[in-house]
Amino acid sequence: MVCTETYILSRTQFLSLSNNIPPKNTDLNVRFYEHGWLPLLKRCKSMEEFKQVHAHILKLGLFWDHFCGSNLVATCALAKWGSMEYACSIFRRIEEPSSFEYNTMIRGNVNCMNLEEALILYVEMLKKGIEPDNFTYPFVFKACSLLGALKEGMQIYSHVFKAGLEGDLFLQNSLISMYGKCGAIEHARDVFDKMSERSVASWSAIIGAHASAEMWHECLKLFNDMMHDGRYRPEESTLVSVLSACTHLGSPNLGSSVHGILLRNTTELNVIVKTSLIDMYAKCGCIEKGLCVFHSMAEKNKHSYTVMISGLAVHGCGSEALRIFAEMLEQGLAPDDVVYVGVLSACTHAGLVNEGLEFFNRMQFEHKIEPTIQHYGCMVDLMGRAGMLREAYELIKSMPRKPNDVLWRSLLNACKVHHNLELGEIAAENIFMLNPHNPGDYLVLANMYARAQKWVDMAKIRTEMVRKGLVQTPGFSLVEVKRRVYKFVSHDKSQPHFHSIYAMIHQMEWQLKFEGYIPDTSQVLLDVDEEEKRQRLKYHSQKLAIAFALIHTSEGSPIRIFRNLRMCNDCHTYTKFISMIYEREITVRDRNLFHHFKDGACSCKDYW
DNA sequence: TCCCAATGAA
Repeated sequence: MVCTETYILSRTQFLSLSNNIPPKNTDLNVRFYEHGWLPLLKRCKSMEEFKQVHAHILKLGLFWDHFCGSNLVATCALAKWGSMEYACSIFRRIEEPSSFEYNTMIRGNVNCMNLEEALILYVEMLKKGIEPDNFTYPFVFKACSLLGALKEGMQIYSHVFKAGLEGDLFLQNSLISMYGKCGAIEHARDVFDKMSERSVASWSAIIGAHASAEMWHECLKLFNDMMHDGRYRPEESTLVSVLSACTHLGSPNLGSSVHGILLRNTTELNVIVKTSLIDMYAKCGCIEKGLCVFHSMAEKNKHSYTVMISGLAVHGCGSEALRIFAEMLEQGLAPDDVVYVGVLSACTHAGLVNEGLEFFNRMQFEHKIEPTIQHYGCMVDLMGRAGMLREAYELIKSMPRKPNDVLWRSLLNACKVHHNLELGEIAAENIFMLNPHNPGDYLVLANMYARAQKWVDMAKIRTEMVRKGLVQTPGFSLVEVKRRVYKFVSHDKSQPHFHSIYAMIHQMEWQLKFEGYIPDTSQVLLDVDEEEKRQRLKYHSQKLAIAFALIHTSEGSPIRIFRNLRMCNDCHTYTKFISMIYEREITVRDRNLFHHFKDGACSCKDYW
């Protein structure tokens, strides 16, 4: 019971409430509402305050008012400070609970991730003969979607028809989300297509469904359809899915326009939206814009720090990433395994070897995080980069879990860079045992043999590739010029103005030679003479893309290139020279990191 | 007279 000396709500407030009794009206409903209990309940800011109000209500005998009980349950179950246990104890004292109380309890349980409990309550409802209504199903479907319980969800959908609620807009929207989350995209699509009436939420749900299915182009298409319809104003949740599509498609221009739509449609962007923006900018190569959004955030959480740190990591900004990690710790946010992947890879890409080794220890012993296979991968990269190949090999062997092919591939790559054929062979053998279908691995090994002039071994590997029917994935480079994306493959002559591009290449080469560039033919695996090898190198897709961009963009503007494969040594050196000669910043996104070429140097410090 | 749907990281 309430103790009059310690209550939190003002004394006069309580006195005035107590003075209002007995009520003028004997009707209980009027009594509960007339005396201002509802606003008082809504004003509760903590469990303490709530318990006091609850105590007063009990003392005054108001609890038996039907609406009083349901409002108590609703407040306690749904407030941030609430308690499901306490709400349940109140709920169980209501003699004849209606669908309203059940809905509230189901919703509360879904919010605290007691998903089975939510479904049990739904079943209990059915057993007691209380009819679920249009409010019940959205919560129940949400529980199913969080459980990934597609079958159960579909079964429950059949109840909807019995209740004649299949036309309800909210219900259909939740159904789309459930299908989306459970990976039943065609079902989601089917519901969406058959809707007689839609809201923004319907669009958000269907766009989100395609985002979780990683159908990025479809996401953008749907968003476009929605905007063209003209009746809907996009919401933050809609745009988060669209941003995700921009991120995965690597389109900073699209992403920026979504940013613009956000700013035009909402006053203050929430944490989730801002986090998605940072991630989008970082992954699209615009790390400065990502930092800008990050610094503009009043409220940051674990996710925000994680995307910022791993964003900086792939851009080779290691020390900046570590500074932000320190800030995260200062804020009292506990680091988890994901943020440590970012921290360790930041150390790797910036060549901060000692720091990386130290963080690997701190993670385990100070923050008690078991290293996952990703962490080991970062460490192998880190040691490999520093030339500590033996140590990396020992680390892999000492792992408590079975190493995967990705890990061995890191070692193989390190061996390639440091020309250690002996360990390279071991790494390759392990890769071939775990995954014999990746042509790139065979090529790296063949390359290493070629470099060591072991032609017989090289030929063996090539034969092996042919025998397995493995063909090298064709490499391509994408470059965006005047809002259009152009794709180049090696020796490409499909562009309408390819003559001017080839002429540009000749001009560039003349200047490159003047500056001291020597073509590195060591990675050309053809049995041809040196001159032929040089000819092969000359028209690699990245070089064509750079030439094209140099012709068609204004002087001094940055060039952004995306490629599907790692670049060869020669393209790397070549691009460094070009960035100096033409005074351009060139950003190339590789399979796993960004290379920022500027003034003749690359942010990866020549390790990739 | 109270309760609906959606969103972020390796």
